[in-house]
Amino acid sequence: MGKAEQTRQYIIEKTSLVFNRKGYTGTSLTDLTKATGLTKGSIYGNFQNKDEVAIAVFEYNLGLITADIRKEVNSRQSALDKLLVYPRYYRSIYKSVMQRGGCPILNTSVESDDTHPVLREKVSNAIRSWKNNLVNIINKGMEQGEFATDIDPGKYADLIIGLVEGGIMLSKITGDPCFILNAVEDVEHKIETEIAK
Amino acid sequence: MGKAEQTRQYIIEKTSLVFNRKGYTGTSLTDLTKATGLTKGSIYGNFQNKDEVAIAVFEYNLGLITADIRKEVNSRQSALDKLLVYPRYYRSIYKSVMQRGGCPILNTSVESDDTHPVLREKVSNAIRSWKNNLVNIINKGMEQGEFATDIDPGKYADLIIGLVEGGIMLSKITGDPCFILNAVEDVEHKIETEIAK
DNA sequence: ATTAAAATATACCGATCAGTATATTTTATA
DNA sequence: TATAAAATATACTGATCGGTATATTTTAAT
Repeated sequence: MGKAEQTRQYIIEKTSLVFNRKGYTGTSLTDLTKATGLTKGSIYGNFQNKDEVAIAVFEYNLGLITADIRKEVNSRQSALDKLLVYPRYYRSIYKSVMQRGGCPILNTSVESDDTHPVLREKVSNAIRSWKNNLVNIINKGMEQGEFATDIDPGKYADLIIGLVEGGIMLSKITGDPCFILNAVEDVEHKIETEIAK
Repeated sequence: MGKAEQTRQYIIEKTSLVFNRKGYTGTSLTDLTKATGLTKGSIYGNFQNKDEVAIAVFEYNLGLITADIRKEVNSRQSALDKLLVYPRYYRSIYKSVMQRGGCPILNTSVESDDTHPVLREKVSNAIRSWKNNLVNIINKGMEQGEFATDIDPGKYADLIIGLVEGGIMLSKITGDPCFILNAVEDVEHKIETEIAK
């Protein structure tokens, strides 16, 4: 990694928190210089514009979560254990997610859906990918005889993602963990009593 | 209603859409003049600052939904029918919610949670009030012998709200109704098979 | 119809916005 | 160590930001 690529990565990491907290529109170039200790010129030497930083930061923030989950999922053998990674992962990290400004998928989604086509597409793809991962695990579990075969994998994928994101949003704004905790509990319950047979 | 109060209401109504779509930070005074056809001076003759417009608009957008729901709930007798209003209402209006920029609770929550204490408190109160309404209906249903008595009303209130909000967010960003439709279906299923006995 | 008051418009303010041209410093190579 | 190149900093641009002082218009009461 050359110096330029190093600085680029440094800017992404140092500004990822403020972008996730204040949003794309709410984060100014001055915020970026304060978060990095660098000057405007230096930031624009490594990125074409603020948009490019925001997009790179979203991908970084997204990657932090997905890399963790993928690792956990890959370390399990059974489809049941792979599926249970999701509620358990979010139960274990929701506090740090809150401190970092909430789920980047949720935050970027709400901000960009009517205003920023590029980010909207990236968020949409991230959700599609998340859903695909869940559907694939459920399908595998059905093939392997672990799961009931009369269920709709896509439906359960939608519910798992929705419960997690809804729970994060509600607990973040109210400061009350009950929403995310009840959400992940319901996800676990669904997996164990409706999906697994 | 005097002329001033009339204009104030006119400004709120005409700017409610752009605020819900572009957010508080993303909406400029110029946006407000364009949406109303009024000038800056006129807007500032009716509001102290942009903040005051944003807060009034949030309360307006929130009121549009809550008034509808309250009316529907009040028109039903049984606790079961009152509870079923929520999934059915959101199934019937999700398209227009999307066109109007999504759920104002969700949008305002995500934007304000780390940046705008006044709006954060208002959103938090709206969610608390929503939860209270659900809990009260469930408690009433338990007292009246309509519902199972070994359930946790707060837990189900959390799940209902989380499923609705999560579903709206996912369907809004992806453009795919499946998320909100599966969410409200699950809410209905929960009410009919876990809450009602 | 006159007039006082209220509402709205005009024209401006300083501050901050994203972005850039250029100067300086740092880095890597010879 | 000298030098070219790359990275960073300085200093600035025009545009837009939220907000305001004041002029004009509209409204309502006499």
